[in-house]
Amino acid sequence: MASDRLTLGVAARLSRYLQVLTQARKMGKSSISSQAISEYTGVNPTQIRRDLSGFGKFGKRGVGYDIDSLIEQIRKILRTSGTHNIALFGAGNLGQAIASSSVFGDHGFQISAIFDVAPDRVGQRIGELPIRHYDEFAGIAADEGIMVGVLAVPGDVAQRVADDLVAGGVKIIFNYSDALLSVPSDVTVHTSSPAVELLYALYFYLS
Amino acid sequence: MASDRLTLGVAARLSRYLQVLTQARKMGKSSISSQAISEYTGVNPTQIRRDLSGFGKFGKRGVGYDIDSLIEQIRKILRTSGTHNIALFGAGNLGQAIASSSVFGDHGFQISAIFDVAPDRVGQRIGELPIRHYDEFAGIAADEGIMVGVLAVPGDVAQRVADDLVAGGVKIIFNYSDALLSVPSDVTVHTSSPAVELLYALYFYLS
DNA sequence: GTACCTTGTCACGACGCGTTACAAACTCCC
DNA sequence: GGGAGTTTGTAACGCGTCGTGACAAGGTAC
Repeated sequence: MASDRLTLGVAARLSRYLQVLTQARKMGKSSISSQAISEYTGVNPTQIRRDLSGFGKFGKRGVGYDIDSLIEQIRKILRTSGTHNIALFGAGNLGQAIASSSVFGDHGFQISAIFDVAPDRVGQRIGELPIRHYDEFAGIAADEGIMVGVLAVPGDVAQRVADDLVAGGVKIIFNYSDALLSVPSDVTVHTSSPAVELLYALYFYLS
Repeated sequence: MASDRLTLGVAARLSRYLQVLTQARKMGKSSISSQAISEYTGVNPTQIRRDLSGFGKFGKRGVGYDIDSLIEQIRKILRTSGTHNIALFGAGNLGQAIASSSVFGDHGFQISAIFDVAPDRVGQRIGELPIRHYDEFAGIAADEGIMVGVLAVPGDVAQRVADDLVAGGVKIIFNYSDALLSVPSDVTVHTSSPAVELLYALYFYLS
């Protein structure tokens, strides 16, 4: 068994394939070729086949890959099959957009709780889920075993919330705020920054 | 003059540094060391210095880099100094969150127009900017020279909007929807997919 | 002035990735 | 049934990028 850690590059690409596959599935396709994946990801088709064939023979020659089963296989390889509970902090415009979209749900992340502090938001519902008061988090954290927290709060309180998440046992923080977060080394922070991705794209367009 | 194209890796890292620098500046810092940048980006400090020293001597030994001037330098290297106009499509929760935040503004992207189709949104304002009817875009596109379009629309209309953007001369599409977009090869699509980034982070946490 | 920090820079080595090439399996159409 | 066209699986080669270790030079702080 290859229980070795995947290379950074391989894991990144597999995740990328997963994104395209999930989108393709949503659009009703059932099969896809390495060539097609390449067009949407920019990754070399040979590289794609090499990445996949390292773990088994998932494709059919002359046809391509079955999307459903490939998604399942990749999630197995990434050891992220099944459902993961995540908690959402902040129920403003961004929080509501996240909670009512399916971006996380499509990939096995279930939002299990939403927190905010504004009195006019607490108690309301987004879909099925009630918005709870932030103070309740400390008491719940230990029980629910929430490993992932999504921060959709203003930048000036982000660090304080992050500290609370760390205290509550959260290991991965997805940061939508514009604050730099300091956390212990066993906690991972991923900061969303669309503008930087745009700069990157713009550079290559201008070249 | 090194008017050569930057390597993918270098451009990616420079963008990443820019993100951290911008955040650090917001938090009142004025100087930062390669060691500190490394902690926030995961990039090797030597690599960071090598990346930067390839374009000039921006730092002060014993001190670090001046944040303001380094931001300016990197933006020069990426040839993305100055302000770029972008158009936002969709003024739902997500669109409003984007328009009222400073994520794009901090990096020189100015939202110059917001479009939607819902009668109860068109005519309202987000900050200073009025929400215009989507039908107006076709007439404006040519004049304003909008190169970047941000899609915050439902997935089922994303492709149609993308087609209109392409027809209007947009070269870079930032896609927040969950649709796979087909565009001509001279147009770049960047799709946001936080869930996939989360899967990636989760994999390395579980290892 | 001395101890300490940080940049700038070089050399070496590992390895990841693009490229090319080709056999094998599968589909489609005649 | 057979042949043309597709697509996967896989091997070999070579370039390029990145991590590592090392160290001098410039700057700060006490």
